[in-house]
Amino acid sequence: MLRTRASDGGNERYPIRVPSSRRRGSLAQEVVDYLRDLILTGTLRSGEKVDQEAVSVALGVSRSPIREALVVLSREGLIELTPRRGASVVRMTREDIVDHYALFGVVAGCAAAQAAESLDAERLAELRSVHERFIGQDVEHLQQLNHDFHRIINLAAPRRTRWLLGHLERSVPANYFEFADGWNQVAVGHHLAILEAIADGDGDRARRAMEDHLLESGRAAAAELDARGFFDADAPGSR
Amino acid sequence: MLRTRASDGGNERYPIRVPSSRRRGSLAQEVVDYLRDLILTGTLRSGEKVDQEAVSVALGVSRSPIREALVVLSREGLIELTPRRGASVVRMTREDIVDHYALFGVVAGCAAAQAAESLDAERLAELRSVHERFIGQDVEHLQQLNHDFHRIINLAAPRRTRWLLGHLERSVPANYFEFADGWNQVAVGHHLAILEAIADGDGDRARRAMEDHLLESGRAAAAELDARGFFDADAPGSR
DNA sequence: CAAATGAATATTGTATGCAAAGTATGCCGA
DNA sequence: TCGGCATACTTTGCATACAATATTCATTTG
Repeated sequence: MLRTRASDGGNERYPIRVPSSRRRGSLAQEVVDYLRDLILTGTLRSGEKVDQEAVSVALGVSRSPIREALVVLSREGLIELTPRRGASVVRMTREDIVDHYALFGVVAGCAAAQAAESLDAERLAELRSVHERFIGQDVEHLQQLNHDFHRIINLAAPRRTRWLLGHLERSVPANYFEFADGWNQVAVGHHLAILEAIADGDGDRARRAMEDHLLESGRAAAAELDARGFFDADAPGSR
Repeated sequence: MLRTRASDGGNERYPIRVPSSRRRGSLAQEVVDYLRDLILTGTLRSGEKVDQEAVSVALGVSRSPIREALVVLSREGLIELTPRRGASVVRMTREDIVDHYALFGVVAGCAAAQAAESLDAERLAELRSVHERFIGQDVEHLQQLNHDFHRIINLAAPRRTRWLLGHLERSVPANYFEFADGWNQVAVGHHLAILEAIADGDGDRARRAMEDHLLESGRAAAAELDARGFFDADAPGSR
């Protein structure tokens, strides 16, 4: 989906992307996905400036959809928008990551607590099924299964909670690297604890299990990002 | 600040606003504030369509900043943006309001817990001072004081938490009506409980007190909005 | 008479143009 | 050599223009 122009002088900061033949939503939405990828994978470094014109050239679209995309990303907390000075990638620290996951945890904990109280047998079976398929999968499938696992739980939460969880899920370099290393082993254990608490109808335990799970996930993600040099070594100025 | 064109045929759906002489930020930001007001006060009804051209005429600006404003509001959960169909005010239910405040509560609870553990004497005195000035104030000042009270607590929280609290604070018809009726009496009691828990350095109690406070606030806000007919009587279709 | 079809209209999404604010460059004086 | 200042260039923000999709409304047809 992303065709990186390997090296043509290094002047181009942004990988070229061929426009997807069937346009799903709006152009702006595609730009959001494109830029989010660049940020979350670390292609665009922390604090780096985002040049509207350059992105517009790289994607072959005008600046209008790009400006709208930047607004979206700024609201997700990935981009900082300063009135007449433009956009730059937010400087995210280890503390931010850990903090973000902790928040994710308390909100997802609410969902888990409600799931424990209201999940019907069918959904519970689904949850079990997803959980059991977890063992011995490759990373890509793990991400999907992980997503499914949490989605089933979140469905038990009221609308506004689901909305917030959706936001929290997207705005952090999370899923990209969460399952590196042997994290899936640990995650499976966490998931089991959550699953059992829900099955027992024990809301408080489910909440705590979920909070712990995401707190730990946060630490793991922070460590992984650190190892990959995601956090800026304070060298790169904004330009 | 808002000059409503009293009645000139009723064709105008959007109050005219005279452009503030000194422009603070961007035009888009002003449009955000303008539209948010209209939504949160109920001038724009739940589910109602938002016409870009009409807003652009009412404010005397082009559609570019208006589109960006709509993106912001959609991210705040106040506006629903459908790709080729435009924007409409989100249909907010009582459950959404209560849910939103509950979430607000657990996040603010985290901040309160951290405040209990890390607030220095100076800040604590400030908090006390704000609390004591609460009694016998008119509604406008109450809102300011309430805001100050929570802001001092939130300052103890890490960056990402503060960021999320800022978002949660703005995206609900909250502060507008929270202090109607005799709610301030109740709120003062809640604040006292929070304050004492923080002063005692009891994080868990502070968290619970804050959660309770906002849960109750949510109920009160929902009731008040209900009384004002904020929730659509299901009559008005989106167009 | 209702449903369906098509043209006319309205509204959105994207591109382009232009003025103002910001940034970099080079010159001059200390 | 370094700092201040004027100038040229760049980039942003907003306005306008145009193209594509959605919506409306009149007309037709079963």
